[in-house]
Amino acid sequence: MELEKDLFGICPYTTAQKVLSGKWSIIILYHLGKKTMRFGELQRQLPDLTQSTLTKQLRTLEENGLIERKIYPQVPPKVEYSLSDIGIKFKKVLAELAVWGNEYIETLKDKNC
Amino acid sequence: MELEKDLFGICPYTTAQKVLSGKWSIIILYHLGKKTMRFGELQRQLPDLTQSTLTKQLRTLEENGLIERKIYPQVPPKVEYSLSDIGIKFKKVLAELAVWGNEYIETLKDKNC
DNA sequence: CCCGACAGTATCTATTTAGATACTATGTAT
DNA sequence: ATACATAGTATCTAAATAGATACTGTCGGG
Repeated sequence: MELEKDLFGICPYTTAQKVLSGKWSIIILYHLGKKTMRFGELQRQLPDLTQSTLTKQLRTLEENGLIERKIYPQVPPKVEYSLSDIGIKFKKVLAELAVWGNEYIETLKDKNC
Repeated sequence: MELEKDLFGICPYTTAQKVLSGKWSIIILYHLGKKTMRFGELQRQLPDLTQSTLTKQLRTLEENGLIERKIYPQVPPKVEYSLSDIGIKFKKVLAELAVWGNEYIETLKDKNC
């Protein structure tokens, strides 16, 4: 998950794979692509991961520059997550991924349902 | 990596994430998208993974229906790998991924080079 | 009779990633 | 004084993924 210098000038595919690896990155980006969300709201969209896992995934995405984290100095705390510029650009990939994902699901149905 | 039945009708994003997880899936699909290749040829394109790792990755992609494996009954053995129909459709995603990956690499350069 | 080419397999280990569970801080409302 | 809401952290364990290394089978050529 580390992005070292020797990555520069290197294959866009391997770069993308590194950034997207992990079990939740794509769906988190999808949700944040719809709108900026607070931590709790995002968690309610994703009931299958625990709080600590979600925190870790968000930190990784933030380290990789895909999302931004805005802390409001309040109590109880308020933290908003949103896509960064490069994260917003990723929405084009998400769109193709959605089309393809649905086609893929169709092929599964044909095979064994 | 298992694709169970309860996946049907489910989110295209999580489905896509499952299929793409792993360190090499995207780049393997990219290479096979250019042309059908034998095992050895593919391995020469990807000098950073060992033979056993490549075999495993290919098996997973095959199980998930993304690629096809054609065995020629010869000696020495000849096995050709190619994209399946749904694998060919994935090329649209790859195209967007390449655009985005390059943009991403640019943002990295801006930051710390 | 031995060697090399090709595409593997079989084990074992290491690394990476995810998850479970319990705990924290603080201002406001009761 | 106590409880609640929010967004965490800290540990520890489990599961998934990748990699290293050594071994296999068979035909043809030398």
